[in-house]
Amino acid sequence: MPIVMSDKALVAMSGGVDSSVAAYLLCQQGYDCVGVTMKLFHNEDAGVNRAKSCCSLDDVEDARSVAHRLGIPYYVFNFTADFKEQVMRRFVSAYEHGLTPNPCIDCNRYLKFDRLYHRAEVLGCRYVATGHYARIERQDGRWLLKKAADPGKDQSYVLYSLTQQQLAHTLFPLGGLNKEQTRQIAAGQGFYNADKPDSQDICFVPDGDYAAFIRRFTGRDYPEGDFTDAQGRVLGRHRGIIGYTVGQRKGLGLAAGAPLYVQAICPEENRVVLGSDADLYSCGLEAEGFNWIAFDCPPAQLRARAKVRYRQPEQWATVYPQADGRVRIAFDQPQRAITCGQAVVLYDGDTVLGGGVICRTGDDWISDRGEQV
RNA sequence: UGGGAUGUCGCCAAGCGGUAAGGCACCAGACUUUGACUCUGGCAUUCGCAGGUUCGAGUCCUGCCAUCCCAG
Repeated sequence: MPIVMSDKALVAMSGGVDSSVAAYLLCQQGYDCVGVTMKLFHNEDAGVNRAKSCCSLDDVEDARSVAHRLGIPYYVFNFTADFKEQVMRRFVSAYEHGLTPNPCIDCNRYLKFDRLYHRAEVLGCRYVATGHYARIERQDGRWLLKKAADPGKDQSYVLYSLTQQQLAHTLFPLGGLNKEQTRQIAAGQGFYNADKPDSQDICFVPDGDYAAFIRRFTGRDYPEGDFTDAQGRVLGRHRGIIGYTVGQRKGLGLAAGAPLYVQAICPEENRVVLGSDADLYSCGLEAEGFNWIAFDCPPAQLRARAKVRYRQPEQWATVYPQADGRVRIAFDQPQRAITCGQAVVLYDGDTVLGGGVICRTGDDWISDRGEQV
């Protein structure tokens, strides 16, 4: 697509290498860039100071420094209220309901590609750009979301919620690069965040203790309860339902002959069901809030490859879109620990077909034709 | 109180005179822009206690203690 000099892009700059290089590349390509850092939370709220988190004060300074170097305007937007409502609260609520959320996806959906979009419009920017590793292509009048060139860094999974409208106004300058190239560009430009370690963990829970975060956030007490097996026999005591997720092994504190894993979480009974690794596998799932990117109206049935968590090789499955907008998926091979609250994203080769949130798992309810039995 | 059995890491558990396996749990690190999973490393100078036999004892002997089972 030809680049018009007047094209103005709002670049979300976290202070890390990726978004810094993204900003640099867009400047090189002739975009009229505006650098922006979203202030998403107060470090005190996260209970830990900066270190590895994004959006800390230090990170703001890093971003500001890069923007200054590029000679582009730079602003900090205070999105703490929205982040608290749209990301933190959803995160907490999910755990309270026995689900396992992916806050990065919510942050993309509600903050970067919604809240930030509106700000971009106000500032007269045609595009919002981020340092995500993914690609956007136009094909037959449709915007397609595709995997990054670097399969090891591909982030298309966390972007499945993007609509045609959003894709039309989004730029991912790093989509064709691998991480090494990004760092080299950063080093070549003298960005001193060139060697900054990749971010990891949940940004607002930098110490990894998300259960402690939830307790702090809500001020609630999450009472102890029973660990049971699938038959309901009591195996021990759990320390509050929010501390567990399906498939989890560590932290149960129970010594059986073989390792035990969380099988299911029953919030209404304040019970956590445990089982063996083999008990974790199933073929079916149902997803809600599905967003189709590759087509307006999906076919009645399709074959695709699907991911059930961020870092998972895609798995072949048959997909059955439902009349109510939900989508049922039957995998060819049993998948380990399909978890409610996590996202399932469908691929056709490098193209993201769409994705949604898993709301039901197990394979005893789904027939060969995707019908409920 | 008789009869029997057992006491080895937080839990389970090898060991049958030659210088403490393993599993689970736990801890640390790696991996990872979600939670998990996974991987790597660590984890009993000591075998209920006290004596004794022996070149050498968790392993044999004696006593004590504790627990469990069966009797009545």
